[in-house]
Amino acid sequence: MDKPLSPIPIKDALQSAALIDSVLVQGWVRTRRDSKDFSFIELNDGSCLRNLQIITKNSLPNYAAVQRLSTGASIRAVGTLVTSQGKGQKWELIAEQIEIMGAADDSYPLQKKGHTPEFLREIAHLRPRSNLFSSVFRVRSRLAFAVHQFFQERGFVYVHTPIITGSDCEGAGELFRVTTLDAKKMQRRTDGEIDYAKDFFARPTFLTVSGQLEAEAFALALSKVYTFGPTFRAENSNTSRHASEFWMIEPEMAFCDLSGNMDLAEEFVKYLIADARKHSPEEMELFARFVDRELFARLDFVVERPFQRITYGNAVDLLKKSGEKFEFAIDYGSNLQSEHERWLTEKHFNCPVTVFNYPKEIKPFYMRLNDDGKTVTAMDLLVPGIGEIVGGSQREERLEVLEENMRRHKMDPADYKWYLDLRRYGTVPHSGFGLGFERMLMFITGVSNIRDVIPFARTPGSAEF
RNA sequence: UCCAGCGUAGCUCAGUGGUAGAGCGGUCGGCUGUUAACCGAUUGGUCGUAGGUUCGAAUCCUACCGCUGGAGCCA
Repeated sequence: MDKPLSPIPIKDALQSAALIDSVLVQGWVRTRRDSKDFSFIELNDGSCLRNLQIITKNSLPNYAAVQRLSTGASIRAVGTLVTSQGKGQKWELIAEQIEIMGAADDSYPLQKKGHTPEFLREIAHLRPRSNLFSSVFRVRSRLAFAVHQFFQERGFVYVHTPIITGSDCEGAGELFRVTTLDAKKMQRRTDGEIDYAKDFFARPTFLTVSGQLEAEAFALALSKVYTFGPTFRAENSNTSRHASEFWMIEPEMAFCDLSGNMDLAEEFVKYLIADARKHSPEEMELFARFVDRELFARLDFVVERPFQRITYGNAVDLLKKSGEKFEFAIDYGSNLQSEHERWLTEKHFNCPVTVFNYPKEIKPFYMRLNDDGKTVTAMDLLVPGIGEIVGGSQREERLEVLEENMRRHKMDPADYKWYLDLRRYGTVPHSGFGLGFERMLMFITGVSNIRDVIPFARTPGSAEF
């Protein structure tokens, strides 16, 4: 008896070095064309962008059933991998046996013609079977790997910061509440407030909006750490760049100032772009052809050149002198508007720009106060087409200054004892930033809506699937 | 959440007050080592939903829902 064949990925079949006598592949039919005495099946198993062409001769016992195969059906095929007689592919499979596993009738929504991303988003369970989305999600996987590789190569320790958090202090932003209390019969205290002492954690809890504070604790022990995990924001943001659930990467480094922080962010962004170019060439080619024709020019430009660095104050001066007519006036002391950021990165410098040293009034309490007493060591990395992709800072390591910052932000230092302990015992200068994983993926693939780089996106009013 | 635009066949769209259309897809037939195949025929509709105006509404008005672009919040 012959041993049962083990299946090989279509990717391996297409990269075969030589003819293979007997091989098993399995996947989903992308399209089928009839010829006189046989039928061509294009089979895809998601292992790569390309399909394997299968020749099914009319001598096969189930040829009539094969001829009824349509886009979306799943099959297993056994045959000989041979050099293709046709143009367009090196290898093809001459089938000896086709096992039809699951048919797909003519209501299957994916056609071999191109579909808009908006339509495919409505069938999020089927869109990974399209060229665009299978490519996006292969690159997403590879990019996640590259994130770990980048930090592991540099001696960073991966820290799993909590997803359920008790602190709602991590900066502005609405949080998702985590509770096991029954909304219908919620116990209230005599003052009418909800009694969270009766809740699961005996206190109010939320889904995390950032792992930074916890990462700081670990950086002040393991020196260089990073987090990489899901993050939740309950903001009612309806834009192509915001999701309610997204993944964020947050490195945190002890003994590191803002300059070192900016260096790392720049190196990191360049590393990820270079990794995608190197390890996902077919997918990147698809994005450059069908998503964004300027993609390669922009990515290569970013990798090759140093990023611009400019203080907030100088950026404001530049904007004022630009002669550009902005909808919103540029004013020292207020946040840069999207149009201002876009002018800096897309028009003036035409490359990624790191803006740093912002007025303390518009930044969170944990950022380190500069010697001028007016600005803090914040930095935002802006990229063309996306806007802010990294936000970070050197953290305030001086206990008294940090406590003063908290009071200025109307926070009670007593509520943050553990965080202040980090300054009380062996404090050191330290820095870190947050990089939006999906925004990076958008920049690298050219895909312009964040919902299209997340397998099943959660946005306000939308949590189907 | 705010501003603007859009919502018509499975998909992409045309139709702007008077009988619901095209291309693609699907189906059937033909041809063919084809590859977004080709040729012919055919199929296909609660015009987003609910009200209203009108003799008559896909078309005009109102509300709601959804999508797109922009803004705010940010990653």
